[in-house]
Amino acid sequence: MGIHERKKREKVERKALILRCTKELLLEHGIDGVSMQDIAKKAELSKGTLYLYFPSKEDLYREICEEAASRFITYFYTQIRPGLSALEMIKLHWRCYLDMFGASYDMIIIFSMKHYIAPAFPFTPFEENFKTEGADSSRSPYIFYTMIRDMIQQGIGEGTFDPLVNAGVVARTMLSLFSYIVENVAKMPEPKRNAQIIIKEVKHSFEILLRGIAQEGIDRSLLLLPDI
Amino acid sequence: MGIHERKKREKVERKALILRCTKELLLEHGIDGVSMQDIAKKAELSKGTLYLYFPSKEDLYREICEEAASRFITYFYTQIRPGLSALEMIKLHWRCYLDMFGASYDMIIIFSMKHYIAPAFPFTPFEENFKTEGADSSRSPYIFYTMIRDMIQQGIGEGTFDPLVNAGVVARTMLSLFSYIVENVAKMPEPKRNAQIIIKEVKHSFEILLRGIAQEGIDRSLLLLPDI
Amino acid sequence: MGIHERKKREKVERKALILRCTKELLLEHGIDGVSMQDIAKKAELSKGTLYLYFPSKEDLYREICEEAASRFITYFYTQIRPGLSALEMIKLHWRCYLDMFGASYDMIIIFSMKHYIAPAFPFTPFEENFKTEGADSSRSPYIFYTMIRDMIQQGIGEGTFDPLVNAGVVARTMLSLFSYIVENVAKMPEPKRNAQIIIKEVKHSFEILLRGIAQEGIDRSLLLLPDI
Amino acid sequence: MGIHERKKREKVERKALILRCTKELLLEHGIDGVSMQDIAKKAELSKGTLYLYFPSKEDLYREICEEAASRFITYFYTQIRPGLSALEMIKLHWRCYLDMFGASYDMIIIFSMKHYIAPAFPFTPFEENFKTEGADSSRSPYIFYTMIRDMIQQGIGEGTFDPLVNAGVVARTMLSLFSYIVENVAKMPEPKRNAQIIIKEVKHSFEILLRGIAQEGIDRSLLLLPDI
DNA sequence: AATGAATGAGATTTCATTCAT
DNA sequence: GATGAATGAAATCTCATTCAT
Repeated sequence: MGIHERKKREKVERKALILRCTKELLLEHGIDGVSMQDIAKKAELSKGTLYLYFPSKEDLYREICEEAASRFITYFYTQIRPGLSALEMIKLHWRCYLDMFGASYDMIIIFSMKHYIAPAFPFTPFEENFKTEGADSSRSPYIFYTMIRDMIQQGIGEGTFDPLVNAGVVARTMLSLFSYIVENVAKMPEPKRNAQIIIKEVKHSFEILLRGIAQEGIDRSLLLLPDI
Repeated sequence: MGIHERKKREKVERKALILRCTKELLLEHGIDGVSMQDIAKKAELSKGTLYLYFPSKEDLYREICEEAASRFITYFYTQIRPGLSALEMIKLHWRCYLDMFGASYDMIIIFSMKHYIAPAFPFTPFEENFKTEGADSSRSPYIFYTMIRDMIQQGIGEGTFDPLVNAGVVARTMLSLFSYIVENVAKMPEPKRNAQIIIKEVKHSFEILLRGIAQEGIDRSLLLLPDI
Repeated sequence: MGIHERKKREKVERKALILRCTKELLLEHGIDGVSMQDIAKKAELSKGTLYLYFPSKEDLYREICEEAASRFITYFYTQIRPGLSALEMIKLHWRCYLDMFGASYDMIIIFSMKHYIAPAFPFTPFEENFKTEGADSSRSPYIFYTMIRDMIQQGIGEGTFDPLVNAGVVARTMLSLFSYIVENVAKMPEPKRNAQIIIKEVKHSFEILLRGIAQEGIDRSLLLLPDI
Repeated sequence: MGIHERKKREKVERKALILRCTKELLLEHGIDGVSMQDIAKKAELSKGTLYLYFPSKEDLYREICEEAASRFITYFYTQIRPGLSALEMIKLHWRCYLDMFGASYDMIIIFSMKHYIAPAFPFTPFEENFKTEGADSSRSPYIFYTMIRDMIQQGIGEGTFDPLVNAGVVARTMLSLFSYIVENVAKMPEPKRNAQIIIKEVKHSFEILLRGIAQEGIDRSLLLLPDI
């Protein structure tokens, strides 16, 4: 029935509207500067309506994270071609970051709110914890984490990375570093945020990490990340 | 005058009590989960009394940071001996972290509240910003930053570190990484925190960074940090 | 749409309820003796609800003043007939005071809170000040003032009042006197207030003022104000 | 005994110190802007000590009024010479105001705080009330009031003032007017207070009052008050 | 006599959440 | 399904007054 379809579609659209408005407000005012009232106003809805779509503020925030993260992951997977080396995949990963970081501030959102949602991450160094903690292994943070960890592991296998490094530690280090930087960015007053500088800084940091885990004797010029 | 002395001492003790209780609550509930009421209750004082010792909540928090940070800095400076190489100083620095991290959770506090106090740090990549931003160059975060940056710079001069790396970026990377980890630790529910694991993880991360900035050809075993 | 109408009406009524309760409390306890809690309690609402209707206590108070003052001004303007002499207008003005003073204690409210809102009045003896001070010339105190001043000025033109008197000073004197009296009344414990006596006293004072500014030779019996 | 004398003298001096400091603070910050803490600090005493000299803040304030008022009254009585006409006495009274208003801001204090202490004054139009109300007839407000009332009454007897006016009403009118003006002055931020303008305004108002109560046919130039 | 640390009630304001319509 | 009025708990901070020393 058409009417049923339309209702369903409207519901999805309205949910997307709320998410979109919330993200904009979060970017503008930071995580502690946004109230349900603000969101309702921006979305031109009533506060009550928000609760029809999200059981609580926390859930609304969580969903923003999930949605943004899964969009990134999807994007990354569409870019992957079989037969890529670990190094190539890492560079591709970085390129995807750049694309999405340029296209939207979603990355900032994801990471700046992670604390809110999964405060203990990444310091549950044993993968098993994720599950026992009630953290769903299909949840984005875990996917991010395993994605990176597996690339590092692959690189070790290919002889690019030092077999003495622990892929889990490296993945957590990269995520920590990245998280921290975007969090700080998210907290900067908007006019000060300068994507160029931020990206350059992160790139520099990541290159240091790559050199730090590279097998001795690898040509260092191979470890440079692509520019924007 | 015994009586005067005692009063003075009691005042100092009471201030210390408030600081101690606040730190414990911060560690337990995180920076947004502690109210003046909570602090008063824990210290078995009235809310009004807190305001006798600290003009505002912000000042109370600031004092906790300053005090803990300056304690670390002082400690570090007492350990320095003239003629140490950059690498030796970095290892010493790490050893001091370990000492204080083992002795108390102050390090966690310092960094978990840094945001509260210097939110834009470390993403003001040019040192000049610190001053123009109204950030006092004598304030602890700046001292931490310059301390590390100068050690890296010295290491470049000594041929230990790659002259192509930017000492400022490295210092910011190390602080970011460390900040992030302790922030996350601070947010963990207390029973889960496991100092052993945390330290091992940070150590591993830092060693990766050190390898990443080392001059090619340096003996990698020299870049290992001391264990606890 | 009945339902929409009713909601709207209820909202207006609730706002009126809050204003009414606040006025009663102000009359009972004076401007410094009323808290938002008191108002909420009297209106049988929660504190939070008050803030749905008024953004701050100050705004609530301001609205009370504006509303009462503009009611008086409107009333006065409906009573004016073209061609009235200055003396007739002054008597009409007085009659309007009596009407409203008998009908409610609003007049008391207006003046007893004037300080809160325009503290420097009437001691900015030059009209220009009103504007430079940020005082909106459309705000009630200014309208009150100019209304009286212009009547006096008209009376000078008509030969009723002494051309040597400064209409501005006279207007300020009358307002000062009236203000002071109602302020004092507002501060009296309620059972003591005796409208009859107050009005008689003010009337007497105003008649003295009128005689004081009358042109010499005017028949003094013309300067008597109407009784209640 | 000398020691007893000294103690007594010190006590009086300390009390005077507290009163002096309080007055200065009141003039600077207004009646709602001064706390016991402020007073203690300014007097370089402890808060507890204030309570040794005054049972409550209210009493401290009351005493300031009494003291200032009685100083004025004393001064006025020293200036009176026998045989003065009512008009001469009124002019002398005004001159005394000018003297004290120039010499100190005590007048402001007296009147700006009167409300605090004797809120019903002057609207207890029957003299008897003063006594029945528990208001001590020797208390300054009453003396001020009777002083003026008696001068007016004398003037009526001398044929200067209109026998139809009620001396009590006139006295209350004058006090009301004066009170109101100084109250407003007291509330002005200090830099704006301009004694010259204030005095000119009050003088103008009082002259209107004098003309308003003068017997018809009196030479109006006799009713002008002396300039500063 | 003097201190000043401590109190505790009370002020204004915010905001996530609920629920009758 | 949508509304938005209402709630009530909680936050920070102030200040007159008390009382052990």
